[in-house]
Amino acid sequence: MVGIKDIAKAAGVSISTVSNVLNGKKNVGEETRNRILKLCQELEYYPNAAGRGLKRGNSNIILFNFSDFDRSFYLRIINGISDYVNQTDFDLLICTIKSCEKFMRNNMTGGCITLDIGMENEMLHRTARENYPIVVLDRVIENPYIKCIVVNNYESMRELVQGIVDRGYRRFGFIGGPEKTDDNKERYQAFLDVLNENHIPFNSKNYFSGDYREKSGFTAAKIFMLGGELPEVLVCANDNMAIGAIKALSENGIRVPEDIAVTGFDNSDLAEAMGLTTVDIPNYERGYLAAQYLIENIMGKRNVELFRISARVHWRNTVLGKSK
Amino acid sequence: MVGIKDIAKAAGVSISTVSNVLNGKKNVGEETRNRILKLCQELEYYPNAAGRGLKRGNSNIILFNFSDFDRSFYLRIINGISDYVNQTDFDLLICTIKSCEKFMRNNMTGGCITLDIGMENEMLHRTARENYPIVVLDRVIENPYIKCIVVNNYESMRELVQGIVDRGYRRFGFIGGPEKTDDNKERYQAFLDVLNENHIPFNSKNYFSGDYREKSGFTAAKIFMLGGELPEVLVCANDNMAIGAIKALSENGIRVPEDIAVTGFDNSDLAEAMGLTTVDIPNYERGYLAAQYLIENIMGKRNVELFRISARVHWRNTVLGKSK
DNA sequence: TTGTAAGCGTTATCAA
DNA sequence: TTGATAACGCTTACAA
Repeated sequence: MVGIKDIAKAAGVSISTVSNVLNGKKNVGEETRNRILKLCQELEYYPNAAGRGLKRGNSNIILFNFSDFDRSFYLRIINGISDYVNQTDFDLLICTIKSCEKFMRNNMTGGCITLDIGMENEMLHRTARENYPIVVLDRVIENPYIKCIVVNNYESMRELVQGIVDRGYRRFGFIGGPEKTDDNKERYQAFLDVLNENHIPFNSKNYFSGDYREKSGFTAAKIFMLGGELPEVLVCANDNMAIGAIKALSENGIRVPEDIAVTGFDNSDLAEAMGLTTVDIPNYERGYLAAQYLIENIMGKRNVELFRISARVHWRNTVLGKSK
Repeated sequence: MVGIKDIAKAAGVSISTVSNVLNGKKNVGEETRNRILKLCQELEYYPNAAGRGLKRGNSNIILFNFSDFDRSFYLRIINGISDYVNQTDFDLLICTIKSCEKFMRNNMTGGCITLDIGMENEMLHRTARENYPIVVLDRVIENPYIKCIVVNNYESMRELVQGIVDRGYRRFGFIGGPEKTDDNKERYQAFLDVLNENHIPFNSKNYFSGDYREKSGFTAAKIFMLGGELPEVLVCANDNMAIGAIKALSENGIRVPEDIAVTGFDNSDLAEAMGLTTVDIPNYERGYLAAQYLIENIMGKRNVELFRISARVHWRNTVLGKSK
């Protein structure tokens, strides 16, 4: 491996001169600078991250953490993060929950964006600090170094459910996500509130608790089918579960939307392809925003005000129209 | 930030003793070891990666590089990689092409898996070295430190095209991927060879060169439609383009498969949902394998033999059956 | 404009 | 069983 020493030797200067060139200091002669730069290219010199990081004590790498490989919207979020990062001189690194704490604490990165059910609030509180800001998606957490970006789950689920009510549906089933997550809580609460306001009864036996994976939606639908009378509509806390439910229903000859309506949440690629009525979360945009806020906070701006992103209902054909 | 010094001070020992404990050396008294370990927990000590990396000169982090956020199969590959890595004491870090070379060269990682069109062969040759093995997916490249894992594109595309011929189709169109990629070359060559063996003429005006994105399949189909007589079947070098093509066709009232058949390659989530005939690439498995080979090579095994993974055709309903 | 030298947090060698 | 110390590659005062 070629190091700063090799460059210095080849250029016939001291290592500090090389270092000054590499760090854009202006106290180096024009000719010397060019000679050194050229040598770095030729010898393929890349500064050792450890040496540099050790000395500088900071890093311009940001971390994105996620661990759910079932949901394609993570790619869109990464796309947004990546596009923003590429406009700056920061680098992006992505990790899973297994190593996230290590990478947050060992000074390799300067801040983190996280969207991971496995990430404990307590760990975030422990880790966020003056020079390690964090951006959290889909969760609200009070901390002077943590910026939260959430989707207006409540409002958009209200809009969806009210729309379903307006279309004449009365007997509802709900397939929820992991109960501890804020987004699931908000979606479910909105669902309950709208039914309540419309004086539509909801029997909690029509609530099924899933885990946002397709399989749990599949199971939920199976169970609903065992339970005798099916609801008229299955409101699902995300698209994956809605798709699982549709598969289970169609395996049993139950047609969507003729026999039962189904809705999702996310607007995944699959939802679009299948014509699922759902709520569109602007994933690219929130990735982009998250990266922007994180980097600004790393640079010293201290902005941790809660940010709410609007999602919008997409009516497609898994719910019958007003004509019902 | 709490460092080894703080632990040493708190425990009333020297930093070398703490270091010995952290590195599992057995030359430390039982009582001292426990006391130190307990303190590390209590004080939330995490070894500084820079200091450690600087001294050790190696790393047990592996890197995965990709930059295409349009294709969900990357998540499955990551899933496979992650699952293997989690069984070891290595960590996984993911980066895009922008920073990949930096992370490969600055000693932060111990090896890399890459699946990125933007990654130049020349860069791989420059970077792979004795203590920096690389695993490359979807590309064959001769280098003593690079292991290649490829899909049997040629054989599986042959099987697909022969099957289409057997079903009675004669007038073919082909929507290709980026021309410089090996996988696209192989898929196209298989296509040509099978037609040739069956004495079926192929006019190169029925070849369209895309970029593996949905939009280019969409454009391709539009162009085919402008060209007057449509082929009987559109063989696409991947699913995304096939789906784009289907969208363009159906926008123009052309039905699949009644008016034209379409096939893809990848077996993406969408392909499954839409019933697209395609070739299933075992993505999870090749991610898992890639991680395994990489880590073995980092540990000193020098295995760079070309590995071919079998893909299988999934006949679904975008091609008419034998009855045609 | 350039060079010398201290120090970042850790590990490894050697002495106690 | 433990501790002092050099070294890893780099940046940054400060000296020349």
